[in-house]
Amino acid sequence: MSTALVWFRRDLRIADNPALCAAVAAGHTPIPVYIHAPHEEQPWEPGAATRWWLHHSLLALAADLKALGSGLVLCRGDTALELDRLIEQTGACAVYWNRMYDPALVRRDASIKEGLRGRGIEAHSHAAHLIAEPWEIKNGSGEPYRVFTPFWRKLKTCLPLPEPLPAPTSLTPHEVSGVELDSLELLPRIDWDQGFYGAWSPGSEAAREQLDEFAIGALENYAQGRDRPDRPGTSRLSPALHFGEISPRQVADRLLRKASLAQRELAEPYLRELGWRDFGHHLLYHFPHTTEQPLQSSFADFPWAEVDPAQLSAWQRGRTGIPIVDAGMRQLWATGWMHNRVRMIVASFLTKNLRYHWLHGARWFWDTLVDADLAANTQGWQWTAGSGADAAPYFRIFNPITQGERFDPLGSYVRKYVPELAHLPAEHIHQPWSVGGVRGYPKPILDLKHSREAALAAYSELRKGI
DNA sequence: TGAAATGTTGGGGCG
DNA sequence: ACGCCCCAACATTTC
Repeated sequence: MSTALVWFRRDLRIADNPALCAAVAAGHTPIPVYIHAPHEEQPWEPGAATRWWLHHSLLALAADLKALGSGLVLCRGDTALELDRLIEQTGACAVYWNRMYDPALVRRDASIKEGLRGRGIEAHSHAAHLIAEPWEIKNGSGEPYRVFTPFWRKLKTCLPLPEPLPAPTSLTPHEVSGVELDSLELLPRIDWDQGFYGAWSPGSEAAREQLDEFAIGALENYAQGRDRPDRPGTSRLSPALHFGEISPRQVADRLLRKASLAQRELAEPYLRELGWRDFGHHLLYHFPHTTEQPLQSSFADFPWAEVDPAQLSAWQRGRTGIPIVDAGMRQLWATGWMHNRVRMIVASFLTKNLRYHWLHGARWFWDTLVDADLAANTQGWQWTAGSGADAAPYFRIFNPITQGERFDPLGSYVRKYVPELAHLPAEHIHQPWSVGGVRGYPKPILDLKHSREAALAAYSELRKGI
């Protein structure tokens, strides 16, 4: 019987895994492999929070594979060298994997594919991560989209997707061994991750349970509920989707199969968010320079403010003196995740009120989010800064007080993450200075009205230059 | 997937 | 009963 490597990357699941299924269907003995090679993702090497997630996700995948009779082989080093070593060791005649779209990985994978085929090894890459491959969606003139709404209209024509592939019922055992998970050094050396264990359960099984819970509970009121950080109104599936513990196809299938027309309509706002996820990948694939450079070249000379390390640190650690901003940044620090509405608020604060380059925010999120994803992070920050696709216009500057009062009206989100303010009543909690301030909680690090006006002035200068 | 400034309207208090 | 003013509530415009 022939042997094939199934190279796991960001598809850490056994159900609906096209590469795994294809290897099995071709009659190979599949050898599941994960190769840790963070240096190949430079300059966006996985951050500390995603490494934490990855550790636990690999643990879960290894257990799932074990239950099917096979073991996950862990390696570290140069991917191409490790694959070659494994091919020699096992006599594998083929390598199967599911695609990724980060610019550095697209280049690496293309080179690996070429190398394998050059030596007579079959190399099969599969679509598994998105609703549609980035190159499949084109506008009328054959160009990639830069505006979400028409992109989404086009993407929706792919729905409903084909049924997800079932997990193999069993796998042929193999004798290959790899390194220990601990030797990948994914977990932090100092234990800042205590808050993560209560907040998350990495792995496919937990992701499916979470999807179920979301579909039964919050989905119905998602259109409004998703904007409320004080309530469990979102799916919280972003890290599982990032690592492919669950696929968009499995999500869409759960929400749409056997759904009535009314249920389909309720699912639409959530599927639209999956559409934004695809849109981010579409942009990243077609405009790979946007990980550092603005998509809109008019932003090349934008007068970002010089960074004051104390101010940046106040933002990072949730000590800006603006309650909703601090609550969000502390939620991020404590749990590796932040509610999407609050991400927009803190990002607007950094790029517009502080007028810092969006990359300062992108890098912080990159290191602290368990769902840090190059496509989504790049797209999200450029959108906020105004330099991205379909971006927030330069004059759209969030007022964090108004946003706090509107979306955390009782103040319970702020109370949870900013305990210094917990005693304040709802009518004052978003403006603690209105009751003379609170001991131990900072005064606002900037004047919202004045910084807003300064941002408007800077952005309107840019507009003149266009 | 804004906020603030400005404009308009209509109910009610009051002389 | 009437006109005047105030101002909340809503709509429109501007950044």
